Amino acid sequence: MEFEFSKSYTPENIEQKWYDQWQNLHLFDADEHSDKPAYSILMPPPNVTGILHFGHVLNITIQDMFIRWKRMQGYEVCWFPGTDHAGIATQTRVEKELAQDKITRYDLGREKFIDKVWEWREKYGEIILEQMRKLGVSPDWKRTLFTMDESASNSVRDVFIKLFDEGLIYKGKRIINWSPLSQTALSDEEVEFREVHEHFYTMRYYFPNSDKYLLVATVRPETIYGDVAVAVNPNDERYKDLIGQNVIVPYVGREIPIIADDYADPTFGTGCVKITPAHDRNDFLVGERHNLPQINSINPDGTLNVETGEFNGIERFKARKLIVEKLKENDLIEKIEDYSHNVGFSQRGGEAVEPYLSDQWFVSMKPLAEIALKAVLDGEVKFYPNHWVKTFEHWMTGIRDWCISRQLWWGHRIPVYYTEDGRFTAAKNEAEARQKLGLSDTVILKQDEDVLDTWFSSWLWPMTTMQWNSEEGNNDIMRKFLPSDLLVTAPDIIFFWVARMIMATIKFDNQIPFKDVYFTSTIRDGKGRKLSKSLGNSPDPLNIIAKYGSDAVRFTMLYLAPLGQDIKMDVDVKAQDIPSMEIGRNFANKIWNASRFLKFKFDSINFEQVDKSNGNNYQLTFADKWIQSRLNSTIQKVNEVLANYRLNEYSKIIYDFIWRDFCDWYIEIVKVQFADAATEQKKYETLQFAFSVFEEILRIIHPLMPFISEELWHLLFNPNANASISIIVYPKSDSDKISPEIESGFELLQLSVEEIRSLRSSMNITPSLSLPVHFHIEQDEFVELFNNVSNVISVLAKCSSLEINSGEKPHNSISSVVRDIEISIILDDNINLQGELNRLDKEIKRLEGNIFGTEKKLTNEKFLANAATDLIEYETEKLQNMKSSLEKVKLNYEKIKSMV
RNA sequence: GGGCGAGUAGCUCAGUUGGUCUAGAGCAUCUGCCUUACAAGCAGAGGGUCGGGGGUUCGACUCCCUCCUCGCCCA
Repeated sequence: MEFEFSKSYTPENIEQKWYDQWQNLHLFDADEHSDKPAYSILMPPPNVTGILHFGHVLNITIQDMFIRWKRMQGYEVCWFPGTDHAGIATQTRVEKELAQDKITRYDLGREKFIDKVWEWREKYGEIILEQMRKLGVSPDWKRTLFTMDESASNSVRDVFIKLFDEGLIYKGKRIINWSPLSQTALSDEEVEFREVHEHFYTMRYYFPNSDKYLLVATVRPETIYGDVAVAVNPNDERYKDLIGQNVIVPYVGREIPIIADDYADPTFGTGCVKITPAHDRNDFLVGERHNLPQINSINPDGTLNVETGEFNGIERFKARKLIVEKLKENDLIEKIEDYSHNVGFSQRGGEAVEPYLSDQWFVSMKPLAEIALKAVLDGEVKFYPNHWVKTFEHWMTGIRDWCISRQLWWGHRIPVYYTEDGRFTAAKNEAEARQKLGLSDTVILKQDEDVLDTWFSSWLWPMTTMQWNSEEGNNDIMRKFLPSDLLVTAPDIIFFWVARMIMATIKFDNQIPFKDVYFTSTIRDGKGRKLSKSLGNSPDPLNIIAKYGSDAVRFTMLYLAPLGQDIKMDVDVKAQDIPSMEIGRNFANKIWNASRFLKFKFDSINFEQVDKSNGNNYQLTFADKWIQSRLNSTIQKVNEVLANYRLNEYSKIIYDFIWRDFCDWYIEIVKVQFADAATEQKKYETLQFAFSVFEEILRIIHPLMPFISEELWHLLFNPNANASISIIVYPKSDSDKISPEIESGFELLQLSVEEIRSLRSSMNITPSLSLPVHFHIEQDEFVELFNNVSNVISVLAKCSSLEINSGEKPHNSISSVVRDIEISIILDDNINLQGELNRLDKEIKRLEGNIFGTEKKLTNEKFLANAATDLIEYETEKLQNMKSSLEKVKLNYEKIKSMV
């Protein structure tokens, strides 16, 4: 079969072809009834509104790598994909679309609006999963789950009912985080705190019928309409006598009491704090303690309400300015100072969150947190990097109840039914509710209007992806794949999601959801800023993939991603470029060309003179044994680092092995061996061995570089299109083939070649000129070694002749000593004597310095007493070596000096 | 204010229990090569004393203390 072997690797045509083929062959389908050991990963569900960003790229690459690695290792592998319904984001998206036709969701009504959202999601909801396919990922797509699917929705409902019945879900009037833009409650985790520079207003609260006043400071003067008291600390001598008296809220005119409460901090501001229970979490608690009224002065959309009279309908920040003006006009402001503090902003809408008093549903987190924390502290669930355990523990021990109700339409509607007289219960349907409440069929019930937080469905992901039915308990899928083996996710959703999945799975299925959690790096631009849509500093990954190839992107991401640290990459949004992707592209090209070399050489063989069946007599050369040893130590290391999640070491190990060992050294030597081969049969056998090494290389890289490895494997080894490298066995290390002796002998060969090249370069010898070289070697075993590889050295180091221990060293030569082996290059022309002297002088100084240091060590009795015997032996040998080398260099120096 | 992480060549980072490291790689720089797999390449070179200070040790980039700088999370 003839293949087009382009000069450089062109991924475009290859990637789609193989992806389609993998799909057609159903290579990624998992079987829960298989006898093979299971390995599974839950894909963190992206939003249906999402588009691929670099966080996904890294995340998905890592997951796919483990999935492919384990699949090749013979596990029954299942990667569960899906998307979540992203309540606020999706609803907002559809509302925006409707707004173009000047329609609001209220115009449509709840049911029709939800139909619209479903339409939207049918059309756009799987875009991100489509995009992921460009990365070559291998999940079991037929198991794709959407959090609003019927099975998942039933689980969400049942779990709510169960927790309600247990008393772990309750309804309460609380201060929650309100998003005026989306007009819904948010959980604490959906709020981001940022420092803002505002002002601190000190206002005068006059005593009735008096010109005396109390100074009270606030950053939110617009909330004065909600003031119901002023609190002072009971131990604050300044105000002790005033407790129980009334003051007048400035401009508002209402009389409110002065109360004593520890919440007032005497050292902060004036020591007096106004209490607005409907607009501040702490004030709310103060209000409860003192039985104060709760006056709400703000509308759900963030404007002030009727309570504020003339400011009714004015947006809160605008109202603040107007109210301050009024206060000033009436001389009610003592002073205004600059003030910086943290304000919460909605993660979705970006607007300042309003602490808002409303009826919401909460989950009691304490009992759930305890079991989840235990699982992590006991090491049942392991975190990589481990330091996240501390962050986790910190959050879990200080956890607050989770506000799960959202004033939205898109999502799982809260399964609570109310009677007209206000009784309620959670149930699957009205009939069940009636039964639970002991009502007759004729009683009219109303379902709660709110929906649940999206995370209330995501926390069931480990079970819902496996088609859990809470009534039936574990099914075959769960028995096979739960707990899953690995979760790969960004650390910023450790509380949102990771913690809650652990809680839910232990709570409802009595087991952990996953054994290992790998937290990925955050990806930043060259200035260290997080890549984000709002900053506009991220190129579209699809453009980058198109430009460099999927394998190159996958490789580069991993290569740049150290465990537990952020990735910094130079990005060019305008040109839609990330220049560092060249690392992966060049590497892919290197691999491509290595195989191109093998193929060309192979094609040059005259097969008429080859007996293909007679390949077992081939005697491995020194270099063959070396690459075999290197290959097996590489395989060993790769399997080890992957098992320990040292991912970027994996990329570095394969990079160094392929580029440095295989291409730079081994292929160059294969050229020599090939040229030296006496017969076509020998050529064939030489190459066969090189091919066998290369085939293992392809398997080693396949988890990270699926496309190029598949393509080359087919081009070189298996033309059957229905075969795939992705389901053949991953290399196992054969420790018998690892030989430290051969590797260190080869290192000597490398050092010698490099020394000759370096000497030539320092003499400005043109590369095309070959020169005679003499070696002077004292150790017999090295003499044998160098005799054996002299031809290789000759070619690699451009020696016109190479003699070992052949009498006197010629006069017109320059020399160098490597590990006590003296190498001389014989020059025709005059030598740059002064340059040579300088070089040798430098070498003498270096050796003397090292000898001094080592001698000091070896004459130190405490060192001899404490250091390992291996080390002492090593140092002693090194010292002898260096001393002997020094003598030789000194002799050379003297000789050159006498010539000057 | 509390917690976590980081500070090693111009840049991005390796350096696993202290000793084969008077420190490595890639990119960038400089020099020379279109050597029939690869110029997305090959060969060679320069460049850091490991944030500052102190301590433990025969020996510290590696352990301890302290200070400085930066990032993230929480309050």
